Amino acid sequence: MMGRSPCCDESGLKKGPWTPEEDQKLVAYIERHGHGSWRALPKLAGLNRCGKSCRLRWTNYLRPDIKRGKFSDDEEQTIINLHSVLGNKWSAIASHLPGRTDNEIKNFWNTHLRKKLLQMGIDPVTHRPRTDLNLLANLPQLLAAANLSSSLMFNNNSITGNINGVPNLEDTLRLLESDATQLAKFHILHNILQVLSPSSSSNNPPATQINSLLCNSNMPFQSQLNDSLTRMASSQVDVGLTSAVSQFPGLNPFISSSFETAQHHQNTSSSCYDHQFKQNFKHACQRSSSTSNDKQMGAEILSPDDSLMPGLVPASPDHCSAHQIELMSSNTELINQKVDVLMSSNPSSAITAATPFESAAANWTNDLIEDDATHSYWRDIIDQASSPTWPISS
DNA sequence: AACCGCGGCAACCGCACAGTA
DNA sequence: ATACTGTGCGGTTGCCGCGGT
Repeated sequence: MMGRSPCCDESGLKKGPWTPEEDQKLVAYIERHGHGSWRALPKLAGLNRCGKSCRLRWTNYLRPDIKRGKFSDDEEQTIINLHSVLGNKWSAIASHLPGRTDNEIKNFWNTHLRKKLLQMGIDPVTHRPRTDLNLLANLPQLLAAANLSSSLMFNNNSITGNINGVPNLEDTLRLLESDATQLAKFHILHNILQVLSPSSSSNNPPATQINSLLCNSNMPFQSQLNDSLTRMASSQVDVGLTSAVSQFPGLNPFISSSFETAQHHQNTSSSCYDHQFKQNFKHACQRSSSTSNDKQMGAEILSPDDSLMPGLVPASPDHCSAHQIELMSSNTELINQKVDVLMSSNPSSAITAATPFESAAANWTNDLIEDDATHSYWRDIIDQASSPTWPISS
């Protein structure tokens, strides 16, 4: 494209803050004639401004449908949800918040929400739990910060429910997200234990401890995950699950066990969709445990014996190696594709279609604090892990 | 009272892209 | 095909008010 001079380069045009008189002129003109050509507008309206400045002033401040004032909790949660899906697409986010401008949302994010997420131990760029040591240092604050919101995901009313009793794509994604919340908890727990571990030997006792914890029937989210898998097995839509499984190859033993339970609950179903679903699931489990790529990932990101856990996520992409970034991207690519399909077929569904792991990063602290049993469970884990005798003591 | 640092926010800058002559 | 315009967008800047010293 040919270069072109900035619209405000012309000498004599005013820049900077708008006066009430200028605002009045602009509003009066647009109310009478519409804005028409922004370039021609300033002259016609008697303003010594460039057209671009007039357009910005109108769209960001003077437009009559602008909603001013503090962002509500709902708006705040919606912004976080959408940002986890859309990133810094402020105009796209603004399109879901009537009366709010992209500029306003951008400022709100940069000055408030970003800091809030950081305080919660969530990376505002990746929406994943941070793994730096500050997370552990601030654990009490982290638990308190979980009161920030009751539910960061799927509180939007765009979830449309089932059709003829069959879960739709959005509901299925919601289930997937719920499970990913649990996975995120494992992830954080694993990270905590890794850091607290007195040794980093190849035997990696904390990981072994997690293995036994995951097999403990008293573990709070074991039953929840079983429930979710049961519901998913009854779904006629195989969406995202194979992606989820391939995203966390080390979870095979755990998920397979859950799936057996789910299968048991569903043994009366004979739908061909169920059959296909289960075939896909098992195939995904087999594939994810056998591909060389996953083994490579295990070698590079996971420590030798902790293949049960997904790879750790650095606090920010800035701190990743290029290869790690590539792996992280490829791990979420499949689910992102599902989200893209949803968004293109129904833009409003984007609100509910965050990638499971990303949204889980925001969700896990809430779940952590909401359920007393789970809360005390985690406190026990943390206390135990903080013990000087950990991991030897039971 | 004066100074300083900081946060919030409006406004600006420059690039990208679609449309049009 | 090319040159140009109009508009949208994300990143950045700089002003202003406020609180602390």
